[in-house]
Amino acid sequence: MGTTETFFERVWGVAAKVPRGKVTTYGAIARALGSPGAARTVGWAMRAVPAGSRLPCHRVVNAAGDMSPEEAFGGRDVQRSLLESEGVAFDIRGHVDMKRHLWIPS
DNA sequence: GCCGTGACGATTC
DNA sequence: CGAATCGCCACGG
Repeated sequence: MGTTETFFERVWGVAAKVPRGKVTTYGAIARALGSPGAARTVGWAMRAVPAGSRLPCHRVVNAAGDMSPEEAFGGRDVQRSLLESEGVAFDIRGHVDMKRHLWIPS
């Protein structure tokens, strides 16, 4: 009965909980789901998110605080602008300041 | 039930 | 810092 959800759907469930002004990583989500090595699969789940979804996928970055490829959102600059407007700071290299904004799902 | 795939992660040069 | 390499795991065919 309700256990039909795939790993993807669980990923989306966690991604939806990321608070405004914070970011999380693919690995952190994978760990929260009990599969620390499934970071790549998490990335796959994000890729499967339909454009225009309410899911704040722009708050999910990789461990380096880097952004998604141009294909997503409409470009990294767009993702960066979205995060900046939420109060997320970036370092000189254009990566998210993980020290201040990394959020780990409980 | 094997095979290819990939918005990752950590390490190494 | 940038590029390359290996490992890891869920999904679709």
